[in-house]
Amino acid sequence: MLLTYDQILEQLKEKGINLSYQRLKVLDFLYKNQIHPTVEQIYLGLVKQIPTLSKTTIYNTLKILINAGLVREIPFKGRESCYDINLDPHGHFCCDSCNQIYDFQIDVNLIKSKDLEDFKIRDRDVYFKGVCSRCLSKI
Amino acid sequence: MLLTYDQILEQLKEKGINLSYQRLKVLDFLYKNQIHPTVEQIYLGLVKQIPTLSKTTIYNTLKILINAGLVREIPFKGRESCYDINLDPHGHFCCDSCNQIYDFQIDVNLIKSKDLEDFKIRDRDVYFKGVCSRCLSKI
DNA sequence: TAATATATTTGTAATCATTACAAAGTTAAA
DNA sequence: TTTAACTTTGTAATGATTACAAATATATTA
Repeated sequence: MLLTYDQILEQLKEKGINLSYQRLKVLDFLYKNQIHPTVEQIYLGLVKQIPTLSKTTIYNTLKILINAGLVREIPFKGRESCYDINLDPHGHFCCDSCNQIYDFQIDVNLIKSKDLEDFKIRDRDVYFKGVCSRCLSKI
Repeated sequence: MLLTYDQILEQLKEKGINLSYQRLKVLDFLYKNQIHPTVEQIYLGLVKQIPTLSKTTIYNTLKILINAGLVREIPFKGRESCYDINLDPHGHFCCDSCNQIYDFQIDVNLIKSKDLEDFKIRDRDVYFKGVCSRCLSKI
């Protein structure tokens, strides 16, 4: 379910979301830099091309993309939120040491609990913390 | 692994953590009100007994208890953090409508991913969002 | 017990990511 | 071309949390 760029554009069109130059560039950045960038990183990555760019625009664009269901926010506690255009169900791991966020494959839809039988579940987030293999091997 | 009150006190003693009157009252409140209270709720619940109580003290106490591994922070995005003295592995569900947080039974230790084989996992958090059964039935 | 050191609490101020807002700029429609 | 609708931008506000230092309480030592 990792959409191609064209599929993303198509979905936005379907939902009646206009893509201004700035919005297109933000989308582009997310698509080409699938490293869970922060608003700051997106800003720094684009401000050379768009010198007038404002962070408010990035926040605004991200909100639109999130509401359209095309981007997911990763709000690890104690750090800026990161943004993920990969909508495959998966978990996120944040390394205590290098602070990097890793995707890990897991089908969150398989997580069932009797306690939620009569609940309507909209979002399933799995956040792990610890030390990544790279940092472990450095010790 | 839901500790009794005495077991909690014992663990704190073992770890050399003093329990002042304020800290004891915060611990008490968490133990008696297992509703995932916020700092605000803890404050309002205790300020009548301890008129000089400061929120800083509550934050400070919670940090101590978290570091001692006796309390868990539940940082749902877009709302104050909640605090949970129930250390049984379980997930948390936040209702979009009534904003209440529900525990649900799930053994988070069973969530395995090949991608994390060489990672050291310290914390496993499962956060679901949606609408709870009570709010669904109100519609 | 008194004196001293240590720990804790408290209130205020600072922090910082995010949001609110309104003016300026852009694009589309009539 | 005029008007309306949308988008961007910069600044100011927000609000939970943290930093900090003075005040208070507790423990230790002589």
